[in-house]
Amino acid sequence: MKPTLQTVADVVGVSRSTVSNAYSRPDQLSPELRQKILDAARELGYAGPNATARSLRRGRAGAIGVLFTTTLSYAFIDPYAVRFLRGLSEAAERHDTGLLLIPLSHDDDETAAAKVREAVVDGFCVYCVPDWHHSQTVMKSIGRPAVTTAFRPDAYDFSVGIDDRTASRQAAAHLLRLGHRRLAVLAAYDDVDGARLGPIPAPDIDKIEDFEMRQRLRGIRDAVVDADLDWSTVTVVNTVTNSRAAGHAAAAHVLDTSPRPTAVLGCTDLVALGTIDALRDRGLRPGLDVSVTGFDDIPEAQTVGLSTVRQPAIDKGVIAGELLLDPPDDPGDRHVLLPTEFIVRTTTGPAERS
Amino acid sequence: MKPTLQTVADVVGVSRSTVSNAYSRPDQLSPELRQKILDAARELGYAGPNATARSLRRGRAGAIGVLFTTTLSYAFIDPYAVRFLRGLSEAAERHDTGLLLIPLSHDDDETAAAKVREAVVDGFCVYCVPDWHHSQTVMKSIGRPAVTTAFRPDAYDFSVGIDDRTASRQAAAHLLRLGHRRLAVLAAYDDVDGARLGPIPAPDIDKIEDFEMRQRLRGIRDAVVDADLDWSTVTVVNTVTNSRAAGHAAAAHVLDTSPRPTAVLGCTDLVALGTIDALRDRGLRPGLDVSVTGFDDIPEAQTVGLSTVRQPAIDKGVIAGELLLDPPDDPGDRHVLLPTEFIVRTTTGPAERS
DNA sequence: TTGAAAGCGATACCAA
DNA sequence: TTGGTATCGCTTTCAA
Repeated sequence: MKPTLQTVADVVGVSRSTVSNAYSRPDQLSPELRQKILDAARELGYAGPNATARSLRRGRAGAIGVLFTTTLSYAFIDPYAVRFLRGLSEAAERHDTGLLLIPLSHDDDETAAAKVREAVVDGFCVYCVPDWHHSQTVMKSIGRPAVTTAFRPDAYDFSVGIDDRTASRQAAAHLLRLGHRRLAVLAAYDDVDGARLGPIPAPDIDKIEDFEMRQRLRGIRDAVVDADLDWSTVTVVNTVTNSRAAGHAAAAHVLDTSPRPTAVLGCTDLVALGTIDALRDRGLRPGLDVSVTGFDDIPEAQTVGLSTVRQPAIDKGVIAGELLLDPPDDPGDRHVLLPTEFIVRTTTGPAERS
Repeated sequence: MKPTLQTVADVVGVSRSTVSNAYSRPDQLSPELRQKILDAARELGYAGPNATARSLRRGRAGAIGVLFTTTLSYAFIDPYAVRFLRGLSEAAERHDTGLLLIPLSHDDDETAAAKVREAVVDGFCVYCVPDWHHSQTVMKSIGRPAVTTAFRPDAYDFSVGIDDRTASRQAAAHLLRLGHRRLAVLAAYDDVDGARLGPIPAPDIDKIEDFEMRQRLRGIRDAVVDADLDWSTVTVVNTVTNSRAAGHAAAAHVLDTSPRPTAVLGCTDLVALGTIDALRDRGLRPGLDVSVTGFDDIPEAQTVGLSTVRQPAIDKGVIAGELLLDPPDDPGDRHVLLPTEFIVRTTTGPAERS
């Protein structure tokens, strides 16, 4: 029989409340009594209040659930994701809260729903989950607060994001200004129908279900249209997976078509880095023979000299956490738009040279 | 007022048990009644049983706590850690269990203890926590099962690990067989006293509190002694942080001493890769001018051609999870020793050339 | 197939 | 400062 608060109370000859206070509110009883209780507890093998029971009574789980549809590996292999989580965990830590990872990869609706419903958490952070995902319906019905990592006042209680569309428009405009006219785009998303690697018909980008990817592609299109270039001349390829290797493969495909594009826009830094790998394979020099841009500004981008859109990943995490754990009074503050900046480094150059 | 099981029961005119069954044991009531209950619940905005209450009643939290003393970033920036966690999450998923991250970095004893005590979990996975850490005392007193990621029948209920000592001995023996006599070792550990970057006096390695690092260094010493080399001629430097950058810095220090070592043993792949970065800075060729070995065999090691000790990271995670969630009946199976293999690639070569 | 009653283990309020 | 009591929301025998 495992010892409980009651056990200790009986042994010491005090009430449960007093034992409880000994643990949770030391100032509510004399140090001597407290010590006596703690000693007795130790002797009985009582390890302190049961966490679950305390959660129930207090109405606080002490954790926030992080929902994502990628596998655990993918979630953490992306340096951008890691930085975001770092920010999130910083905020969580400040509020004595843990992070419960809830991977929803390859789950059917039932399973996903169960995972969300059975999560002992005070709120959710929707990290990488499309709107249509069944988990979202369930999550919303649970009535716990949820924050998502894109600017989505339309669909979530709280949200923090950047203006993906404008940011990627800037990247594209930069290349167009340099005179590039043969552009290729590498997107990375995984839709409900199982998007495949390969060219995406130009008009289809509006149907992409991944909010961020859709916006980034639209931004590129905006710039292309601004520059009086025909959007259908732009090759858009989906790498499906957001990884350097997937970017490498997709870029290989794109670079071997003729005429070769003079610039490749990566929708994430990882696929842009993969593109640079593919260039190197072919003896092509980034920024001279072919220009490359990325998105995120992960640490490796700096090492490589990748021209890219910088977004504040850690801040995004911190803010997501704070929104959830210390909600602002003013409803107007519940959705945060963070600034981005296009960083010109060495992987972009004039088109003449290409 | 949030709706509860009772609310729904009252509205439908049945008892709480029946509503509970509607959710948790559909076979216990007629489909019609179940549907009626579910409909009423939806209408009332009742989202299904409260997870915490259910946990309390069932005596199952549905999560395992992952304890580590590094920061969240470091925990996930190491590809080895990511692979381990991938395995762990695979096992967890099989048992409908989540992963609660519990970072114990820069916490005082009180805080660490509180985090452990308040974690709503069914068991703990001690990922990167030294024996002396206060959290361990608390954890053990809680009475929930714990698994650690080293072969430690002496100190934990369950454990899974490799023979670090023998494995690193093999790496060192390989170099010695190639004729290397001026060796440097890069360790990466963070002791209670705050180990600093810099040379470690030779006899001190037995005092290192990080179990794995201690064993790896001992293994190297074993090989050195076997080869009739004086252990005190070997320079051991601690990078403190296990990262490529820290390895880079420490290696720079080591490579700029004269006479320069002809071989550098990295105690992890990350610091070994950092060493290769440092070699490149100096125009030195790995495997020709200076030999380098690593430990872990992370994916990047293969790309770079690093000679290293391969250990089954994912399997380690899977087994850790299974030990916790589906404990073997036979006590003899509670501690698992996994095989390792020394992989010779291109970063090691004969000493003559150095 | 359904319901009544007894907890799971703790906390919080209020009274002493 | 300490104790009594109600309650957090659900599951689970057991009986009807």
